[in-house]
Amino acid sequence: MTQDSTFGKILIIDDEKDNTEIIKDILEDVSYTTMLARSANEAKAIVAANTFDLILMDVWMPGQDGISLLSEWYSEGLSTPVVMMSGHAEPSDIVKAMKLGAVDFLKKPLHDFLPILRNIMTRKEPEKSNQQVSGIDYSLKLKEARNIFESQYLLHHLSDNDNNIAVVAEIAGLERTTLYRKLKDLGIDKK
Amino acid sequence: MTQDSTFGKILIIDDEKDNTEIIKDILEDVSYTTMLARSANEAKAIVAANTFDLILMDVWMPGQDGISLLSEWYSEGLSTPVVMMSGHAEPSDIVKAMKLGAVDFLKKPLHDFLPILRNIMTRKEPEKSNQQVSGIDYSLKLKEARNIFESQYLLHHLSDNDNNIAVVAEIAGLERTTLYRKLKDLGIDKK
DNA sequence: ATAGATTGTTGTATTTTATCAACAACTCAT
DNA sequence: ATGAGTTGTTGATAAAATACAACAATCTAT
Repeated sequence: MTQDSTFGKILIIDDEKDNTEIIKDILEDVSYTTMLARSANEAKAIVAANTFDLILMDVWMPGQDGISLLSEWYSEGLSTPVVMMSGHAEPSDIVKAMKLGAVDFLKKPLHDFLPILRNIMTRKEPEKSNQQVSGIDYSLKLKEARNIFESQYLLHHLSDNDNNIAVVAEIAGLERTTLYRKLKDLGIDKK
Repeated sequence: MTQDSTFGKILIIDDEKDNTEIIKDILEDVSYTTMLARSANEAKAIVAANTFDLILMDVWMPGQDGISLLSEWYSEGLSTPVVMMSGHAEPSDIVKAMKLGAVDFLKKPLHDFLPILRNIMTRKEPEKSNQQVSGIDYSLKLKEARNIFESQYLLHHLSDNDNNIAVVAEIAGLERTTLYRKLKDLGIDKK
């Protein structure tokens, strides 16, 4: 984003050649650097070796689908904004993608997507730094307040994931069995 | 939710009579209490005079649309979960609704919506009663989110106590020198 | 200037948290 | 019924956090 004359580096993930070529051309015409991936596996390898300012990803692809990859990336702590796209998305897919952390969802074929992407990449920075935790009980000692915080963090993820310990442990970045102990220590009855 | 034999009170906001009657019948068959509103204005009046466990609202209505009302309600601090519905929603509408705080988005005509609503109303409760901390960035791993939490906790006490380490350590229940290390680890420059 | 108090850094011991590993108990598909 | 997979518990060990202790550096009142 700071090099020569490009405004950002974008990864386009989609198996439809026509669609990706059009998007690629449009973006490169206005000086964005783009890379293409045709599958989730290809995308993973590229993201492991590169840093992008934005990822534009199709929902339906051969092999692993986009929503699943989105979940995987964000649970691994990926910070790159991801925009999902699809030609025939059900509301439930869109809701799911948004809940998983997608920053937007575009309908294919894409129209007027440039300002949207530009806006995301422009504001990406301030939005992140505004994240504030509120409602902290400052009358408590750090450890007590921290326990409340952790309880809520974990309860949130439990309720979002059908109380699935293995999944929540993955999301939280904890070893599975640690989560069992933690829930017990925090007095959280998984049910 | 605590009266006679109903499981919850639901407000249905939609101008399509057929649609609302069907939903109403289904919900009441399983002992939910429902009320209907045909417009945003009617809904506002009803919500001002009643408490609901869930609001089911159409996007397109005569007068003010559902998304706009959603925005208005949540910016006013409404805590009732709102589920949006629409027969012809664009992804952009769904994204907008989710970003404004809708808890889900259903496609009309509604199919199998009962478990979805039930799930929302079921998990709403534990979350509500524990609500003390908010604004947690759930996309982060526990450790990262915790660091943000602790930073805020400590910064708050530092600014309330003239950056006095000894005092803040006492308040936080930490050993004084531990606080020096912690501030350094959290990247907090005492000044 | 000086003594005493406070602030800040660091080594080490202790405690707490988390991982790794193993296995029992349970669930589910066949 | 059975095997595979998942869930839940627990011991041992590693890693991280915190307390205890010491001392240098700085500040403040006299």
